Amino acid sequence: MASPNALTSQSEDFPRWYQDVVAKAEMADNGPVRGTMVIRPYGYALWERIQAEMDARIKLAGAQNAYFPLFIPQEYFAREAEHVEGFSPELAVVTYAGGEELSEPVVVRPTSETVIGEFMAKWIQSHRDLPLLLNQWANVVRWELRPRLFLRSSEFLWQEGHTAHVSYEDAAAYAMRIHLEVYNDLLANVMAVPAYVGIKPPRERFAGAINSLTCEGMMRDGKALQMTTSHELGQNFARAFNIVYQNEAGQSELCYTTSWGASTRLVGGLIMAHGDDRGLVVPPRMAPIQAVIVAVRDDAEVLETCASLDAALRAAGVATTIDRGRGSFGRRITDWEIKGVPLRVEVGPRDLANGVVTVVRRDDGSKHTASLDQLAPRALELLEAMQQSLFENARIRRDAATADVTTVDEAIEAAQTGFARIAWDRIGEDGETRLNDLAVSVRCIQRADGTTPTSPDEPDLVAIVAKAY
RNA sequence: CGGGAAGUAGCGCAGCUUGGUUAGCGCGCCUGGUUUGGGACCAGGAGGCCGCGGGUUCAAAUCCCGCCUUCCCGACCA
Repeated sequence: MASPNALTSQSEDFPRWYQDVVAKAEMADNGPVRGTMVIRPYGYALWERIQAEMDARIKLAGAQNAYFPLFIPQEYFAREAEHVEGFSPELAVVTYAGGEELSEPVVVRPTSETVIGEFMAKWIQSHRDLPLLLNQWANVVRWELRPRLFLRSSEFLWQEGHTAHVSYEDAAAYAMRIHLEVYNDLLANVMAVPAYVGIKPPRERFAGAINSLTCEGMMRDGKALQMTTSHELGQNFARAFNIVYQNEAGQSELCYTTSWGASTRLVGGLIMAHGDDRGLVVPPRMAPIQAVIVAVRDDAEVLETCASLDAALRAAGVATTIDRGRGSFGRRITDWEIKGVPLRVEVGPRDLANGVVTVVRRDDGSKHTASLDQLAPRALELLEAMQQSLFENARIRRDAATADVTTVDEAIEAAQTGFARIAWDRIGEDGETRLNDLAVSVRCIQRADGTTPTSPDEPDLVAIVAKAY
């Protein structure tokens, strides 16, 4: 009775499994130019859910959306030394346009600190103009040598926030607020990803930042994925772009700026954080389709019941779709499982004879019976239970795959299958180099209680060490 | 960008070593019928610049050169 596998199993070949899921769940295709990505409707719907949840949180944090140009004068990048050094290897530069060689080449934005800095300088005059809290939804280009759908593409979609503040403390507090209230909240409560939160070790910082905050998720193969980053830029960009304000005493002062971003990589993280051998598993709060109503047979009475159940679920706020009974039952539900739809409501003659339907949870395969008039409340319960359970199980997996160790060698050993937690001061520059030589890195540094420190120099910090995507 | 592997129908592959009819197979797709509670079956059918460009040859999917793309492993990154 066992059906042939639709997908390569995770244990057999995890990268292959990932590609199979992306293709068979109809999420994305490779574009014609190396490293580019075509996002298909189902993949884009997942991104739109992330956007909607993220945008609401960003606005709650007080930032406003704006839009800056795709093309940036190359000269802007030269103004901040570390920034230009960090980004030049992956820049796409337009040198020829309008039928002729350009006198000054323009860069296709890999990130927008520079243009936005230029305009912040123009818009900010007084301390009364601060803080200036901006965000933009945009595409960016970073020429990638080793692309992978969603995880690393030469063009990707993201949001990038850019803010300016009167003081270091204000800027640092805002970066922390975004890190926790926007990013980690979205990861935990919507995407059901229990991230390790913390700061990047100095060598992993964003080019031009004085401190980078990160949320690191654990994928089901035990590797880490940096899911979001928030940067304290100090006065580096304010100095390069002359972002100054007059304080209450009438003196000119440099602003402190921040930037923070999250990209379509999150869709890849979602796939790898929850997916199983049957395909994607989408947390209910993330799901473009939360319940699929499957007509076991293509027959009038069944279809009529499907339509009324669909109406009832929609009225209760559940996103639904109906699978009319064409094609074999097994094939149809396999396809819905690959797409990770949280609930499957099976409607067949046997159910109708008893006045019930069968509801199946995607995450654990458990089957439940609901009477026809109680489906909506039952579905809401099951969706909520699944949401909680996905987070809880991911947390258990993460904790089980995180080893407490005391030496760099043990950390390297643990990183072969999962994460290692080790005192930050036990690593040192040489230790970090040894890790890096073996494709292992310090993913983040946190306090002993798991909270995010303000600097890598705080005492008694611990490092989370792993291999990463 | 360095090392390895591979590009033949939408997907997965055979054919290439030893050049020679009309380039095959499975899945998927289309039509009709029977089906439908875990990837259904029968019959009929459509679909190919054999990755691209050049070369060798009477003749190239097959041999040679260049390029592009994909996958794996490294260095870089959201």
